[in-house]
Amino acid sequence: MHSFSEENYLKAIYHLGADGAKISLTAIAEALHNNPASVIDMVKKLTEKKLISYDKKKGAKLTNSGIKAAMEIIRKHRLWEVFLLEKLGYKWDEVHNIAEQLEHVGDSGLAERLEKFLGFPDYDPHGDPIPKADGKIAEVFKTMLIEVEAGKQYKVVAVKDTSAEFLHYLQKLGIGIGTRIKVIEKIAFDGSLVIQIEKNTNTTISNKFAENVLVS
Amino acid sequence: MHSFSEENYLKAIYHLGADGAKISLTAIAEALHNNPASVIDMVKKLTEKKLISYDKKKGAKLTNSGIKAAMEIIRKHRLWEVFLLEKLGYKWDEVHNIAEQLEHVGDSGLAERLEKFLGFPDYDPHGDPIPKADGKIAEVFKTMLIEVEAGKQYKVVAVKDTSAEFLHYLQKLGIGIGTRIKVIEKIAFDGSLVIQIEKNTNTTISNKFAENVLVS
DNA sequence: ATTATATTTGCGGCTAGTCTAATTAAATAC
DNA sequence: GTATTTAATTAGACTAGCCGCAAATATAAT
Repeated sequence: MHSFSEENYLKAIYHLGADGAKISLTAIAEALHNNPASVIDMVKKLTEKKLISYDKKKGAKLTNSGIKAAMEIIRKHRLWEVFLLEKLGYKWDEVHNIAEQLEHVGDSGLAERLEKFLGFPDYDPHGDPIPKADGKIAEVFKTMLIEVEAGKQYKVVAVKDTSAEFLHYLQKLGIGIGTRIKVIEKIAFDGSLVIQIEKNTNTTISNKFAENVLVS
Repeated sequence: MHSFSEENYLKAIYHLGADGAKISLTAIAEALHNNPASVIDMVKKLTEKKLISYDKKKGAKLTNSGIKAAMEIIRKHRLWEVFLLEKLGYKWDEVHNIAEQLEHVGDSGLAERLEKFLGFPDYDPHGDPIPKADGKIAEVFKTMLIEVEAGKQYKVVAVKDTSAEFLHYLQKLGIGIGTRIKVIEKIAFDGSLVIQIEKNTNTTISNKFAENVLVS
């Protein structure tokens, strides 16, 4: 078993690597709200444990066993999120922080049982796919709302940011997983978008906001 | 919020104090499989936080806020045990270790929701009462099997030891919460008991075993 | 009362994980 | 190609939580 801290590093590295970019020490430090000097120690440790490889030029990269470990944590995290939302009645923006703690509890056996109890859900409440017991994770076709073409209607499939502030704002606007959104107009000046949510009146959103809403 | 370690100390002190005996540093050390020298540090810390009081002669004692904190942990522990057994299908002897980790997750809000989801259970799978949100805990009238008089029939209401070995053995003998037991004979020589479990043939159990089965 | 045993406590030291400050190396700008 | 900025790294220090040893203090036994 890996320590609480090790698991958080693995998870962070996994997420940072999602877009194929180089994973620098500073990127990891930022993701974990840590100091780069702290990160380097843990990177050394994880390298010794053969969970990641690290090269100053190429950055950090999960090894196969690192990926496997990260998947198990993410699997538990997302399953617990489903549990908290569906069974305990938590709101969308509340589940993340609690799942962050629950994800480190128990072993893969717990995930198996929880998954079965929840009826083998495929997605968590933020629209992210739940890795299966074998580590396989569904590829989701998704685009940032900022990048889609105007006029066509899309469906919200996930959100990028999972902060309470963002999720709260989404809720206020009436946007959730499955909500239909049409981009009416792109404002060239500052990149903001005028969008139509379901069949309601138009709303203007910032480009930062539009970068964190994923549609397909 | 208190640390993982602090919470374990509070829980241990609570349990040690159940029979009114003096709670010495060595007793705490033993309960937590720690060194007495480590215990004294934490005892100082908990005293500063006004969660316990400590006096060399009188031993350690939870303050009111210490009791409150301990209750919340025990409440979460026992609720999670019910969840693991009833919802995830874990066996009697498996729930304790996982609940030991889950008990430190989240806040009292989580306990409230979990309790509601589980239908406000009064007892955990080991027969121990689950503290309510206000910290009240049902007094259970229970006696060690070793102390009851022969000939009368009793019902198992709880177990003292929660080790996997003990629980496993219980299961093997067909003893669980609610099982009816009659003491047939007390062997003066070594304190073992001949008992009848439900309506089955007689079995002999050691006095150590009989000290850990609680009946009423 | 004196010895024997057990408990408490102080002290130094250890590991994991973090920090700040300073240094070195690499990337970018000019 | 040198200067400037940014990133990586080293060194030293800190906290939480634990340990072992040894001295001091209680408690129990004779």
